[in-house]
Amino acid sequence: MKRMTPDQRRAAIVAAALDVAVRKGLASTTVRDVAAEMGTSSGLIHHYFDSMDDVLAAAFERVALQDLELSARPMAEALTAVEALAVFFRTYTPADKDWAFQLWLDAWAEAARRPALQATSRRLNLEWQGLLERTIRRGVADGSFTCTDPSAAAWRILSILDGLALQVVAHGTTVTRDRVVAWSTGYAEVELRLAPGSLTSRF
Amino acid sequence: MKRMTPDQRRAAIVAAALDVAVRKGLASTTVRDVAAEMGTSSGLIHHYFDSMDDVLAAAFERVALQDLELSARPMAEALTAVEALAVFFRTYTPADKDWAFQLWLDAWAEAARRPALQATSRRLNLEWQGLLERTIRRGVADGSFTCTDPSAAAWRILSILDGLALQVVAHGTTVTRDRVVAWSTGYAEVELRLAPGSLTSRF
DNA sequence: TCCGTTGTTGGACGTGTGCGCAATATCGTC
DNA sequence: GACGATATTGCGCACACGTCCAACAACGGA
Repeated sequence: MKRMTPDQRRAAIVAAALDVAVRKGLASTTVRDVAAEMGTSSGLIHHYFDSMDDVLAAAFERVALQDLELSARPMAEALTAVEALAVFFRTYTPADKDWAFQLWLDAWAEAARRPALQATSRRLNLEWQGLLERTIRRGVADGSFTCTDPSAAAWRILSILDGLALQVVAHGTTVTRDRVVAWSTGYAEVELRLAPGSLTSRF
Repeated sequence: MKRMTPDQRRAAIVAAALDVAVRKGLASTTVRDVAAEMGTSSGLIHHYFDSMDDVLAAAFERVALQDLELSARPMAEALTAVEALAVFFRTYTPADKDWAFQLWLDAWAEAARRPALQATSRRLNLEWQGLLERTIRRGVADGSFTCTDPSAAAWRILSILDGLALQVVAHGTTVTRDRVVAWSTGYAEVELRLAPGSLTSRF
C-alpha cells in the first residue's frame, strides 16, 4: 500500500479499527479485520501498536472524544445555562447514533478484561460528568438552577440517561427512544428545580 | 465421567458455564472451558445444547432469575410498600455481587450479536421493572407513595441504579458504592414523594 | 443374563486468533 | 543517481474456536 507518514498511518489504523468495531463490535474486532479494512497487511498494525488492546482503546477514544466535543462546543456557545443543558440532551441522544452507544456498552463490558480500554472509558466518562457538572454550576451561579450538590446531580443525570439508553440499544423496544429523552429531561428539571418543560419547549 | 440423567447434566453444564463466565466473562466462555470445568469432553455440551449462544443464555438466565427471586421473595413478605422498596435497594446492590452485575454488562453488550442472550436479557430486565412497578402500585394504593406513572417511575429508578452501578463495576472508583445506594434511594424518595431517609433510616 | 437405548468420549475439520520477524519497497537526503 | 532509513509485506508460529460424528460404555427393562 502507499507509504504514509507515521501520524497518517496511525490515524488510518484507528479509523479502520473504528469502522470494523462499529460493524462487528469492539470485542470481536481483530488485527486481520483492521488490516483488510485498510487494504494492508496485518503486520503493519503491530508496527504502530504494541497490542490489540491499545488499538481498540485508541479507536474508542476517537469516537468518544469527538462526540464529547460535538456536545461541549455548542454547549459552551449557548447563551444561558438552561439552553446549554437543553443542547446537552439534544446532542446526547440522537437517533442515528445507536452504534456509538453500542461501543460504550462494549467498552464498559470489556473494561474488566482490557486495561487500556478501561482507562480510556473511565477517563471519558469522567469528562462527560465534568461537562455536565460545570453546566450545572453555571446555572446555579446565575440563579436559573437550584442544586446543592452539582457533582452528584451530574452523576445522577448521566446515569439515568445511560441506564435508559442502554435499554434502547441492547433490547430494542423495552423502552422507546422518545421516552428516554422525555424521562431524562423531566428528571433533570426536577433535580435542578426547573419548571416542567423548560428544557424542551423553547426549541 | 459418571453418567447423569438429562436434567442433571443440563443443570451441570449450566452451572459449569456460569462458573467460567464469572471468571472469564460471558463473551469469552468457550465450549472447551465449560467441558474442562465439568471434567468431561467437549462433545457432551453439544449433545444438550444446539449452540454456544444457548448455553450462555441459559447460564445468564440462571443467575439473573435467582437474583430476581432473591429480591422478589423478601419484598413480597414485607409488611409495607416502603419496607418492600427498602428491601429492593438492599438486595439489588450488595457489595459481594459485582460479578453478577458484570454479567449484566456482558449480556447487554453481547445482546447485539447473540439472539438467545438478547431475548433472555430483555425478558429479565422487564421482570425487574415489573417487580418495581408492582411495588410502586402497592404503595400508591395504600397511600404511602405518590406517583402518577408507576411504569415510568420504575424504569427511571432501575435506570439510575444500573447507570450508577455500571460506573462502580466497569471503572472501579469513578463513583463509590456508598453513593450508588445513597443517590438512588434519595432519588426514589423524591420520585415517590417520600420523606428523605424513609428508605434507609428504619433499618 | 442379554440387549437396546442413550449418555459420553476423543479427536477431526476448517477457520480464526494475536504476535513476531526476515525480506522488500519506497521514501528523503546527499 | 546512489544510499541509508524506515514503512510495509507476507508468512510462520502456536494456539484456540464452534461444530460434528463414529465409536464406546453404562444403565434399565426383558
